[in-house]
Amino acid sequence: MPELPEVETIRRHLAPMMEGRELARLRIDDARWSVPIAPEEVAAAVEGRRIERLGRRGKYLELALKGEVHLMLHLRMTGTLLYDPEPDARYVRVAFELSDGHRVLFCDPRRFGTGELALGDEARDAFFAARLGVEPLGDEFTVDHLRTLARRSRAPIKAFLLDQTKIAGVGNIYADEALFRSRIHPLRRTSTLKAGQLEELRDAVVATLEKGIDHGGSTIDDFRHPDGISGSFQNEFLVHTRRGEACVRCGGEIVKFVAAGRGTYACERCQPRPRVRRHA
DNA sequence: CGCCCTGTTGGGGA
DNA sequence: ATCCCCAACAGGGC
Repeated sequence: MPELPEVETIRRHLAPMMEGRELARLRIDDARWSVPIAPEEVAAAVEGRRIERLGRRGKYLELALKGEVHLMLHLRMTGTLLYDPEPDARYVRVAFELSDGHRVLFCDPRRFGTGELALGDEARDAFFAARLGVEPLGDEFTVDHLRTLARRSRAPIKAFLLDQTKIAGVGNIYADEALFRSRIHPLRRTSTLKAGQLEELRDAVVATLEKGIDHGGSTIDDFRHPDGISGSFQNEFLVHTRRGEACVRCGGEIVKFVAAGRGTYACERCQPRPRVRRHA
């Protein structure tokens, strides 16, 4: 279930176990794992290097190695990182063997996860710059910034929130939650939102992501079992996956529809549907 | 048992 | 700029 809060939770948990160690060996069992560069090349570039930092940018994890060698990992839908899991762990795609004898396994049933190499800080910055916009939990995510972005977007607000080149890290679930909190319908045209609504939306995005991180940090205690992370936030969602249930705010019925090509949940009493429909 | 649909993501082509 | 489809697999409904 990796969205930004889950990725951040994983990062916080693994950083103390990985930073300062040497990446003794990298075993890639999935030829498709690293798309632009051959797996052997990736392994050759990282093996034997000290892990200086495990960072995060949007939904990417960044393994910063000595000598400005960077490995950017993306867990996509079903990927996860397990620390010293049981020997029967399934769907192991990549194994990071550390100099202290411990192992971190990248497990991913659907094989959507990716790993990419960047040689030099500049190459890493370029990689992120091409894909990611403002960091939602950083100081730059201001109402002014959001207003500037929103002014020139004719897309539905849900598509806007999911566009990683605008805001980095908001996924399908948190987009629904943030829109519900700010009482904005997912199909509202972004450029028509009022200043006050954008302000509420900004605060809602930050609040939902932070809540997810807080909740993850306090409930996840098993990083050896693939189920250690799943289900933790499920009961905290106010709208997502709650089709047919009563809105916690007004008692109206939560409905499901498609927006931005994704399953979308909303209370159309709290979040009034725009009159003019877009997209056929 | 099998078929069909859905899905936490993002890239590429139309 | 935007939309649709796809990657590969599990799980649920029928």
